[in-house]
Amino acid sequence: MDLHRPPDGTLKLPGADLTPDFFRRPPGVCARALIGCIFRWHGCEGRIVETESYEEFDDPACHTWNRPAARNFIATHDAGTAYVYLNYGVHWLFNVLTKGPEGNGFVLFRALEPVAGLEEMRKRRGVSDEISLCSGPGKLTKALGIMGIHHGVDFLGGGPTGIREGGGMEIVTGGRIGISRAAERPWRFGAAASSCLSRRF
DNA sequence: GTCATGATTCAA
DNA sequence: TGAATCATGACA
Repeated sequence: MDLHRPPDGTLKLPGADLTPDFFRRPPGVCARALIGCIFRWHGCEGRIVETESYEEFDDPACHTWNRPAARNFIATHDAGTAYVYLNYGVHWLFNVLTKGPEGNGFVLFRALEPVAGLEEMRKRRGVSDEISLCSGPGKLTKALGIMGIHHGVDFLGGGPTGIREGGGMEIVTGGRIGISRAAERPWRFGAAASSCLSRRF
């Protein structure tokens, strides 16, 4: 299994922090480009290995399809803002707002490969296995301590939160998971070699 | 594989 | 008031 980091976990890849401009592109473009980037959140870091994109219009699986609040969120927030919500009354899911001239939408973070702060993640998750620490959209929010209070937060300002540019990983695509409408659209993106995916492609 | 879990949003 | 929901862990 290749976790794309040395065994001691100390590797710090060079790269600048993403800015809101990164998210002024369509959600599908952003979702693909985020694979391999490092998500940093208050002392914990993980490499993004799985995402899904949701389009503001003509996408029955997007919250904007039947939630006025989601449409209002897009209207009142800038690109790069965190869109966090509770799913099934149990799990927080973390999305990033994409907003630009070619269309708006969201990117759902579905899985990370733990890079730093693993002990903190283990404490919050209650499991020790590194592979399964962040191998799902609900797991990664629990591991990082992401909750409803982070909804609407601009987290790209540098400092304790942000996303460092990465890439260079072989990417695979597939249908979105866990939805009943428009699931066949190939808007799920993953790092082909990762062992931390929520499901195999 | 099945199943219990259980908050929020929104329409009726 | 109720239906729907971008999931997980436990158990068989």
